[in-house]
Amino acid sequence: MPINPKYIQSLVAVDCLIFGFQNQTLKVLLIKRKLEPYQKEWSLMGGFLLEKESAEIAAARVLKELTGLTGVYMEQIKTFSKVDRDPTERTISIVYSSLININNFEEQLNNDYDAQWFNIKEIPKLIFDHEDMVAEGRKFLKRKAALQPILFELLAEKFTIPQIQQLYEEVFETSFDKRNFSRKLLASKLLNKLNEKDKFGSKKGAYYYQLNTATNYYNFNILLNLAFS
Amino acid sequence: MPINPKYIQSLVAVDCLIFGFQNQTLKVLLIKRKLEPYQKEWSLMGGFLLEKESAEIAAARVLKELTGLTGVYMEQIKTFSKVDRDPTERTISIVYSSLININNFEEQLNNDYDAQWFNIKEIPKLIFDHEDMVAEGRKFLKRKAALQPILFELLAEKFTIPQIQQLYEEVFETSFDKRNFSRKLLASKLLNKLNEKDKFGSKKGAYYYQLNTATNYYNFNILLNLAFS
DNA sequence: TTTTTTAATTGTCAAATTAACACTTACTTT
DNA sequence: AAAGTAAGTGTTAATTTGACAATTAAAAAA
Repeated sequence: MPINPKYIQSLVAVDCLIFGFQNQTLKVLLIKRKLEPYQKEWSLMGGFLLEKESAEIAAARVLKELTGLTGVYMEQIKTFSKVDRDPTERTISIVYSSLININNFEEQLNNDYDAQWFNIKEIPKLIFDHEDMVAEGRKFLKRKAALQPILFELLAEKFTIPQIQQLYEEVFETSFDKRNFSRKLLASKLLNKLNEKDKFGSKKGAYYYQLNTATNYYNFNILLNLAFS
Repeated sequence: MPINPKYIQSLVAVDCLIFGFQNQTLKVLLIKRKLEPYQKEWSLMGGFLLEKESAEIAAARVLKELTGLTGVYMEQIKTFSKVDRDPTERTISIVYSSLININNFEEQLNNDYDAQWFNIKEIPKLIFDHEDMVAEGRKFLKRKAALQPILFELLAEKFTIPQIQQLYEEVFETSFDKRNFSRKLLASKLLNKLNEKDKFGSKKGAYYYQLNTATNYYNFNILLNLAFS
């Protein structure tokens, strides 16, 4: 089929919304542009599709370039296509979200980029429609986390119940009764208790748990009531 | 920013996944291509982005062209970008799903297209990756319908409880106890009972209900357990 | 008119889940 | 040895669920 000239040819970008969790805070990884236009402004890490790339592949490439990470959790969030979203060029952008464990991989951050973790509640002004992207990503996280155990991607392999609770409280922007929270979490049969304690958080120490990958999380449903609040 | 030639310029399409409900069956609207290549094969109704269109606008345009409808429920589902998904041309496609009331608008169908409603369980072979699109749309419908009262978009303004139940059973591919179903549905306070019966379905007749748009469906959560089964 | 037929409507109860609530424990620091 | 701190745990009432079947309204048939 010949290309009808009235149909646009567009650049296709992917932008990566990378979530992390550190110091009891949900964080997003942003980079500072080094080139004009919009030099020194913050944005999500992105890139354009190459000839033989699907968006999934491109997003994985961009993520790897910035963080060195491969094989991490990544999901398509939404595509942004407003005509003037990029004032310099007609571009549509497909946003992917990744959940990574900050602690393991912070060293691998590519220093070619001025990358920095921002608390989700202290996101600076971003270029284009990237703030909308962050907002969509947060909604996605709430919806998904209420019904599937994805937040564990943000934690180290060993984690404590209080840590998970803080993470959930960050994501859902609320607080939970710790007795009810741990009861519900443990009821999922998804966690294995280890015979080892984390002594960083308290004097008493909190037992470590591990995700039980054997269990299928068929009946994982934490906090449904909050998924769409 | 000058366009770096290694970055692709792609055609950007939208495809519309249009759901309807008739004769107790969930249906999808497909069209038969009139042009080569893939002449006479079935596909979703789609179109390319024009110069001054966002994907949302383009999808609304495509929907209107086929069905005559404007202002109907429409939501972005997913973007498809496999390199060879369209063998003739590099194209990415953003899929939107609409829920429409078949009965009201069937006459408005544009006959320039060979459009036909197919039972969701009897979808023919489709071009490109359109079968994947339908599959994604079904998943979306399950997830969303479990937590938000969107399925009413598929029904006429007045509807009966048995009708809604059949619709939910179609969407979730299962059956429900009618006592429990109506109890849960009515508990949402989302329905107003009318003083009028539908006599088509049975001798006794079933009372009509209307959606109570005033109520905010904060606590609508039918069938959670099935949302991800 | 009476009887039959068909689908709509409605209720109960036991079991499971939730939400609300506070004390004890383990360990470190003073 | 005492004080301090966060982890861990249990109970109860209220609500929600899931499983189950009899009654009702109207049309159709006898």
